[in-house]
Amino acid sequence: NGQQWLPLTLGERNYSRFPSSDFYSSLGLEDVLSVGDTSGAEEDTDSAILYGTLRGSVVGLRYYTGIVNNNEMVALQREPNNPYDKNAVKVNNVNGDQVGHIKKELAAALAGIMDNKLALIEGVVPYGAKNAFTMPVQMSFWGREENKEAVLDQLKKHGFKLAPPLKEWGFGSKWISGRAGPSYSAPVHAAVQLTTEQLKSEFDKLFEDLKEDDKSCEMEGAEALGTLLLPHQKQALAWMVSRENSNDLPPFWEERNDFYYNILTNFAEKQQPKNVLGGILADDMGLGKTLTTIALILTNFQDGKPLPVEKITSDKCYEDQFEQHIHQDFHVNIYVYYGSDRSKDPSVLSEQDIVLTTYNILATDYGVRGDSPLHKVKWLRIVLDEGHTIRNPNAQQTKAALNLEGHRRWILTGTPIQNSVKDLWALISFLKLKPFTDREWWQRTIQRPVTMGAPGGLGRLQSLIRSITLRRTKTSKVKGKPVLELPERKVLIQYVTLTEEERQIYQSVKKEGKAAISRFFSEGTVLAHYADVLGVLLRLRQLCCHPRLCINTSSSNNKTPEELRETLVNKMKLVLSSGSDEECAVCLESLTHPVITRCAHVFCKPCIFEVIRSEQPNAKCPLCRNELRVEQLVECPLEEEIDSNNGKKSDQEWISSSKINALMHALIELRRDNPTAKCLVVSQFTTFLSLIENPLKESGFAFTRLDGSMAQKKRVEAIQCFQSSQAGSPTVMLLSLKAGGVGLNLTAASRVFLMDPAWNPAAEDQCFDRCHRLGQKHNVVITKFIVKDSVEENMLKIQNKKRKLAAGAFATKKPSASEAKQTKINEIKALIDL
DNA sequence: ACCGCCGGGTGCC
DNA sequence: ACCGCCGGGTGCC
Repeated sequence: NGQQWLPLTLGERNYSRFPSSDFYSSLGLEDVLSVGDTSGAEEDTDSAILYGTLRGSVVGLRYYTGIVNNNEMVALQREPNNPYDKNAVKVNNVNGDQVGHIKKELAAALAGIMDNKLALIEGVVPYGAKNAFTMPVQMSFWGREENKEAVLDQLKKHGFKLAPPLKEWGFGSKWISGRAGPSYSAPVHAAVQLTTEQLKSEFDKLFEDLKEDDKSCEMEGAEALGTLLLPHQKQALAWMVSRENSNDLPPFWEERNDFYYNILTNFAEKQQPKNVLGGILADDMGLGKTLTTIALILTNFQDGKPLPVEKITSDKCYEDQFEQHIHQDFHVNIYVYYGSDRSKDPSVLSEQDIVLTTYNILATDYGVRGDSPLHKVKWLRIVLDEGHTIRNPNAQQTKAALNLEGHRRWILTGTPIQNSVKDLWALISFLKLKPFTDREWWQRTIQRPVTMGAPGGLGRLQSLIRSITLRRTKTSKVKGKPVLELPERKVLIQYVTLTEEERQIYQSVKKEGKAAISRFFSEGTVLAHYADVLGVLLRLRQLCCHPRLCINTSSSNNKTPEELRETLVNKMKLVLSSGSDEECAVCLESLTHPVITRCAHVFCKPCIFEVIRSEQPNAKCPLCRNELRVEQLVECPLEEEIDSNNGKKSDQEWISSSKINALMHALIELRRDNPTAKCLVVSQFTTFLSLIENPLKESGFAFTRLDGSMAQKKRVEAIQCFQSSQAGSPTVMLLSLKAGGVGLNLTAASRVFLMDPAWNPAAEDQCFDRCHRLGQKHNVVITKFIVKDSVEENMLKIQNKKRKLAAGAFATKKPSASEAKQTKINEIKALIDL
């Protein structure tokens, strides 16, 4: 359509390259040994205390353009390469413009403190407005308790001494102008920290009482949408459109006699700061965020006008909207970008109305070389679907998303705050909301005041969130009526008893595994052998499903390099093909380009390279502290190979298993009672799904299949086919647990058979929500098959513990390394009955 | 006077 | 900078 600007939509959705398992992440391994901290720069600022304050001077003002108001916050930045003084410390204003330097005698004292990260030094300029050559700066020193002495010593060596903390000091702007002058009278304990419970309940209030305010207007979607919106979706649309077209000031800015003031930092500028022409749509899963966003794109495409296209056929389908529409005949240009095509002229992307891609493609494309076509286009609109996945600011994905260019920026997420205020920063930063894009200002103006319980801290956070976020839960009401009225959902546990023969195999493998694991325990090397432990547990889980799933992996003694390599590749395949979302323990995101270490731990290639680079020459595995060498890393073979290796070994005669029998019994009974009822048969093991195909055929079930290895076209076909209500359409879908991402809509199903429990209960819940969501007409019954007296039963127990933990764990501090380790060890013990 | 004092030149790191 | 510091000019009362 010759549009110059385009929306870009990002999401995990159905493109996830690697089907996955939650091994490490679900066991919480990422918390162990402080992994994920490769940069070393991610100071744990939440536990910082205020050492004291010091008055100093900023000099050289006349050489720089940056200006500062009274009581304005400034940033201190080391400048080790300054040709005149290696101790130089720059002073920048909130905008990042240099204001001057710290006077050299003081800089000499600060340099060591800053370089060794002994303390965070924050400045406020009490009288900044009219200074021509120098200005005073009040500095606060923050750091961990154990560094306090070192900092005081270092200062003393240079003849400086900290004054006791001033009340309100750390939060900057509260400093009253007028000649109050610092009062040194009242040393303050770092303000009282809120308890977890307090913090949680305060956060919950964030989204409460969204009264009938501006967020309750409704707006019809453009005709091209071809689908009617529900009332709450019309509200969301109206809100989104008004945000995109608004000329309001961003939160915390005021206009004061021809200047725009930021009331948190006291920064002022002549030019009106840009508001975010976007925000966070944080509705609960299943309320139709994606549909609403499509409506936004079509209705408010550019310059407040709809996209000039012909009507889109309506099929009342709330999910996979983008994908489904791709295959329909209408005139929105949608392009699915699969990445890696560097030669591609960005103009190919520019010619589209909508480009769809995934975080992994975005990150890989961006990470390898800086010339991804995605980053050469100025986008009209950027939408991050499942936007909470960018919460780790160090991850490639986050950086790649942040650096996309485009003014209207949206985040769609059902869980805007997963753990703590910290999570929010990545989101806010993506939105490019001034001045929070810079971590320091977020930290000083929002995060610290909140976590330290400063008066007004939560209020700030609330007004920030409210001004950029719309959130409704499933129980929210629109005009007195619940937003969603979902049919009932029941979860049944169906215990399965193994046959004598199956039990024998199970017990022998268990005995062997248990012996190995207890040896690891007595040697204290459980974590070093983590891959082996997981291997044992995996084999047991597989044996609960079907004896044939259990591939024999010989134990690893005295191998040739070739054999070793093969073993590693097999292990990695094991991990990657076991059906869920493996995460990299460094970036805590989905694996971008998996490689396996000699010690059999799997990471993103760029992540582990960075670890090795930064820890040279003696890099250690973040998970087990074994030696790491680049040349020993083994890359993952392509996904196709994984699957073909895994799936088609069925020359052998087919045999059933207790679990398959139980499933078939239930399916046949269900068909007898209700021949048109549709169901999902879910497993983490795609090989298991393949084995189930056999009896389905024999018993005359029409079925379809969806797993992570399928090409995009085939997936869409499978979904459409299953969702169809035509006579003869499949009544069973074989589904791999994590196939498809949260957007997947399988509301045709009203029964779910979960063949094997997942480590992470959230993964199961997400899977259930694929049919128990908007559009579901029937009550949903979920059956979990659990083998009696097995690792599966133990997994259930751990799941329950995790559920309880998750319910009360909001905003808790990460457990310490040793606590996490202990939890993990206990879990392993519980799983294998030790 | 190898001082003090004066007043002009000058100025971040 | 209406400062401090530098270094040249200068020198009883």
